[in-house]
Amino acid sequence: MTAVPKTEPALSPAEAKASVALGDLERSVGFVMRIAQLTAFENLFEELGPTEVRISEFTVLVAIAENPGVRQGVIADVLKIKWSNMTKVVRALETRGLVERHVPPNDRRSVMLRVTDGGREQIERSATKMYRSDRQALAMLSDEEHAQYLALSRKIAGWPSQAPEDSRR
Amino acid sequence: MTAVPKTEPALSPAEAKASVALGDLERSVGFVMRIAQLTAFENLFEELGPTEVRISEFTVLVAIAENPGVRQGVIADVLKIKWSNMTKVVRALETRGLVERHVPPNDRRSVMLRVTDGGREQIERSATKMYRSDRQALAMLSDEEHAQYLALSRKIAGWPSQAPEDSRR
DNA sequence: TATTGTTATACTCTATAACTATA
DNA sequence: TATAGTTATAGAGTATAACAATA
Repeated sequence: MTAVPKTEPALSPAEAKASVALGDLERSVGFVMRIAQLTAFENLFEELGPTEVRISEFTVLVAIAENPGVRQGVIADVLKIKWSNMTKVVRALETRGLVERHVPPNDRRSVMLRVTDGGREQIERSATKMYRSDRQALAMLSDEEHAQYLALSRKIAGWPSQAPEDSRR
Repeated sequence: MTAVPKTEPALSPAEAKASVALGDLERSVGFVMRIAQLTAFENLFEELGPTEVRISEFTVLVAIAENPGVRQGVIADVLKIKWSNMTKVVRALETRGLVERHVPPNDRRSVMLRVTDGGREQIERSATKMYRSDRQALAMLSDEEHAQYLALSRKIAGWPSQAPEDSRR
């Protein structure tokens, strides 16, 4: 740890913050969602050090691992990443030896993806932190509320109401 | 257009997307939240044209309007915006004549903010689109689910469980 | 002609550190 | 010394268009 330069006060007076009204914004789901996200996951970024994969890279890695040989564009669509940006993410993962690209002979436009053994190991290393952070972020919710929130989020995302079986043990 | 028969009945794009499994990611609230947000509000950005204020600017504008004379740093903290970035947002709003900055004589380090008449008019113009988008984005939820989702999001954000009274009479 | 992916580029958002001036 | 705000800068993330290769 190095010395931490001071740019902001540790805590501004709680009373000042609490007395701030936000009017109709407080009933805007879009806005409250954003604040909830920032509040819940503001620690995750720094928790996974510079050696780890980034959150966006982790999701791509898991998606490939769960669908060996999947086309690059399909993963991009599911994760709502533009193809032009997906190229860079995949190349970054390939450079680090975490995924392999393969052009199938029957459609040589496309790129099929697989995770390497190193990629699988990286998923193992990161998954613990990722999902622990997820649980911590929602510690203020009961198990029922947690499940409710997940179900409603899935509904908004346009996904089937029921998530697949839990593989974590 | 008439449908052109495919020579190779591979997976249709929709089928390909639906068949993609995401494993433990599907139960990660952090991840599902993100997809939900992208799905629900992907149209909002383009819906408010280039002439309007951006979403981030709108929230700052409303927060100032609801708390006339509030210090700049307090607004930044509540909205989870870094002070260094808040400076730019406020200056952009000031340049367009939407807010006024005032340095109080009793503490000449600080900056007090107020919205101008033009700022209030801008809020009126944007609010309709903002909140309509909010309702449309959650059209797949019942009123009860909507309220539930808002309440749970507030809880995660660390806000009082009950939103203040509606200011519109 | 349509699809798949790449390149180049620009712009927003965010994060960090050093700085001024006031208290 | 601490607080309020500013400046400068770098990075991630995202958006668009033009492009090549293949179907």
